[in-house]
Amino acid sequence: MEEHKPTVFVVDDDPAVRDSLRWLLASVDLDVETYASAPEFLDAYDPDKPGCVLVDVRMPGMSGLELQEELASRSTKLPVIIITGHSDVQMAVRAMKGGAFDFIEKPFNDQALLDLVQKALERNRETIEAQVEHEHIQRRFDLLSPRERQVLDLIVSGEPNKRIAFNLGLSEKTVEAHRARVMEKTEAGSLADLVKMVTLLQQHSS
Amino acid sequence: MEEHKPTVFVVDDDPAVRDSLRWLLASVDLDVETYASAPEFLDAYDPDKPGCVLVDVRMPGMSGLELQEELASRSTKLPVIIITGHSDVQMAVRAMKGGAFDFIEKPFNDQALLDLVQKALERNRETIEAQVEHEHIQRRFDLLSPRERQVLDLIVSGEPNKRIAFNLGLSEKTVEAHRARVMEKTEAGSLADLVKMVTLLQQHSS
DNA sequence: TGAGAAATAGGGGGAAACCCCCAAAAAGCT
DNA sequence: AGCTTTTTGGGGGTTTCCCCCTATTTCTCA
Repeated sequence: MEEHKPTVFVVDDDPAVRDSLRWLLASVDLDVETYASAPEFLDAYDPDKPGCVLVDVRMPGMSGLELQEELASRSTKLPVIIITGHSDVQMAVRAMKGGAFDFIEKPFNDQALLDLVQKALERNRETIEAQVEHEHIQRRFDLLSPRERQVLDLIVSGEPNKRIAFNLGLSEKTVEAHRARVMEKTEAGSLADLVKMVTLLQQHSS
Repeated sequence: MEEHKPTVFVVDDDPAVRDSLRWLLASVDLDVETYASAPEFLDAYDPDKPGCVLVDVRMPGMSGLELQEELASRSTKLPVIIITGHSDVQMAVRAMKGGAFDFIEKPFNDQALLDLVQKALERNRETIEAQVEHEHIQRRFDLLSPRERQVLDLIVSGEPNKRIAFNLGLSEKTVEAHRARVMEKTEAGSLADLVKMVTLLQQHSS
């Protein structure tokens, strides 16, 4: 069972900042979890939880940037808002290039931060929605046997059964059987469906 | 005929900066064009020319940010490198969100800038390559008549001719004729091909 | 070692798609 | 008005696909 209520994960080594952010976010009825360091958060985080991250760039040990890059490498779709105390253009650019959702300077306007968090949560909802659809399809394609995968590739590349059979050194009948099983396992209602699902999967695999 | 040699478009109101950048870029055998203001560049720029833009954020009239946003709205695929004299995180974030290729602070290391320019030009090459492929396909789909487009939509959504005919109030024979013309005009070698081309076009239309 | 799945292959038949031919009404464009 | 394109429809045949059934060999896993 997945959670539906999003959580704002606050990561900052300064207890005063954590408390103040917790209070601010809770004031608009948001769930908040605070962590004193990036590794502490990474340890506790369940990848299925929706939400967004609010993290300070400058922290002892792992910086906010490194946390953001670590989350990205784990293909976590959690939007990361990075907060900085001192103007550092280099860091801002690096963070944005690394896919950070935003990069804001202290002191920030409370309402502006809340708006930003809402946008991040909205983005996260959309991402998760797409992800769920993607996983449903992937799960069905995972059911395919190696041979069925080979046949699938040739089907999607537009080959007729006759040439698929020749290509794989099989009889047309066998290809027909594989093809039928591919359509059944992937729950494709038509060839067009099948091709669309495959291209969708290819998009997010690269 | 398209140009193959890329050009670096330098946009800066300071003649000394223009000259120094021109000299630097020319020293590695790059073509350079300089402009004293954003509108001046926009006026002179031919959208088919490959290259990248080097622009200062702070200029009288139109800023580097505005230039970058204007280029983006024209669906110009020219990578924009924005140069700033003073640290401004807000601007850096806005630029990166707006799709700037990079945002660097003065004074910059000459070699670092040259490397950056080369990366931007490489990105531009890739973008143009994809764009050209896309346009070739688009041009073929533009040949379709309204009726053929309707039939195409239903084909791609997986409907068999029988239901397409019923759906559009036509005989199966007519649908067959339209379908054949769709395959011919789009130069699709198979249904799989057709679906792939349509999904590719849909990707870049949204 | 035995059950089940995967891979192989066939028969037969029906549905769908694809291929050529044709033709005529309707709409658009000089 | 005359020409072109579009849209419409058909005849007839070939190819491909899809679905029912059976059957053997191989492989894996419990």
